[in-house]
Amino acid sequence: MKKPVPRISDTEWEVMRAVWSGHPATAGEIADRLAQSDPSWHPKTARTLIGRLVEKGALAYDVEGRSFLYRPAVTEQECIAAASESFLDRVFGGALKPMLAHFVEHEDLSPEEVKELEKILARRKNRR
Amino acid sequence: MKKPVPRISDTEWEVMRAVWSGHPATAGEIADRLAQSDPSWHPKTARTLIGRLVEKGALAYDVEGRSFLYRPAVTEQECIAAASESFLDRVFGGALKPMLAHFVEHEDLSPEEVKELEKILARRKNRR
DNA sequence: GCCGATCGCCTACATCTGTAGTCCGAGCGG
DNA sequence: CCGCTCGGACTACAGATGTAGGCGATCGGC
Repeated sequence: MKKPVPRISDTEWEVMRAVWSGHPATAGEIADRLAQSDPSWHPKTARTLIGRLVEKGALAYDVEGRSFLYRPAVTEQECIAAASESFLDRVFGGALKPMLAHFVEHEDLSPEEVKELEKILARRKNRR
Repeated sequence: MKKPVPRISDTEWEVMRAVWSGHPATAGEIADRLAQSDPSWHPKTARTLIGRLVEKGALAYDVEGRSFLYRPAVTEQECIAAASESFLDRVFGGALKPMLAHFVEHEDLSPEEVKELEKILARRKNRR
């Protein structure tokens, strides 16, 4: 019974993150959050996206009185896992290590972050 | 004069990887490589994609006699960097460490790979 | 109680994507 | 020589995406 996480497009991700960041939320609240992080968000656009996400089964809502309270229908973890999978396949042909190596080599990591990652790696070694 | 790497879609990535894996190459060769890794690739589809990639400026070609020899017009590194950036922003809101942590936690890494990553991290520490 | 601000629902529409098919000119096998 | 084949150019077409606008019911004020 694995619900296949629906495919979430770029802009839809922004909406999802707005919802995950605090729910339930009305469409207006969601639109406000989006506009806050990027003023070019038009409320109408937000609503359309919300509608599509509901259709796709990524969002659900409860009717409270006469307003709609939206909430995620899939967890952020599930979506992250799915998107990561697809990114990994697409860009690195599924090869995990080169991907991690790329990020470690080319992006900015503070020394503390490096240390934390080492810890995570160490934990992982023990686990197995 | 940074050429902005054109946006490469999912299937287009497969084509690009086929080209990066050995060029210059004729459309036929590219199609063959694709079909080899996934038999459901139709040659016509490959050609269409190649055409689009040329339009987008991701591929270029030289006319040799009467056949076309295609080659990448953008490097794999550039594309990887662009795609990674966008993935990172989209899914993790730009936060690198959580992203790396996610992959290390949830995906399969052989002990050897873990070791290599530790080495990369260590190198990185020294570098700075 | 009427008026404008909201809100959800439906509609619009240009692009981009995925997946091929058609057409035509140029060699290739007979 | 001649039809068959292969490659490139153009065409097709449905579904996803980004970005909104219009319509009708409602609710909060005045």
